[in-house]
Amino acid sequence: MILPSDFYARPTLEVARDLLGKILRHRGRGGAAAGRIVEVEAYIGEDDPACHAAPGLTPRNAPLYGPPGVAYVYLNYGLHYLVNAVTEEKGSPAAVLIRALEPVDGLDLMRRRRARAKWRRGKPIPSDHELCRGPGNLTTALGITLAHNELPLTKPPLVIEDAGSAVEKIEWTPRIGIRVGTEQPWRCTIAGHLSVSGSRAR
DNA sequence: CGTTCGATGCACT
DNA sequence: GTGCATCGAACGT
Repeated sequence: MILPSDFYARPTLEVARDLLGKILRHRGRGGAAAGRIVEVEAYIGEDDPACHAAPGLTPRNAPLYGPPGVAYVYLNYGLHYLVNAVTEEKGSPAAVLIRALEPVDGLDLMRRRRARAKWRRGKPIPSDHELCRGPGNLTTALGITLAHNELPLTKPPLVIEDAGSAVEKIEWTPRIGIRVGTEQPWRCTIAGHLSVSGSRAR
């Protein structure tokens, strides 16, 4: 079942927690690929210094101010696309960054896309649990680009589904990869999952 | 183990 | 011109 837009029209920390265990699915050229969400981060409002809404409304961050249940995709470091789900009501800028997935469908397609990525051409193909480990890696594996910015997550080609998957143990920690706003424990993970990013044994 | 750093595009000041 | 919500290799302990 595809999550309705109501799901996203709630406090961002609740949406973040409830997104764990859900399925992010993309049907595009070359086929379908999907993964189970195991790591997310919340970015909440203009008062959150790490949120893209911190400078106020700009053309780039406009999707954050729009209706909930929409994808906010942007290019980071000139290399990686990052995908967020917009939350809360229209006019209240907040979103959940999807940071890692456990691959579920389309593993071959994911391997091909990861191998094709220009910054790692000629490198070994990642193992299964590394295919969607990290926010830049998962968009590469699913084929998500700037073209998906502002698309509703409630209808194909890009959707989030409830597969009835139970989540083992949820853990809240500070957000990573940012230089401000690290005091908030707004990173939510399935504790110990192999596909969660950050330092850990491979 | 840990830290550093290059590749790369674009929004923003 | 500066600074990123990154990745992964290359180095130092």
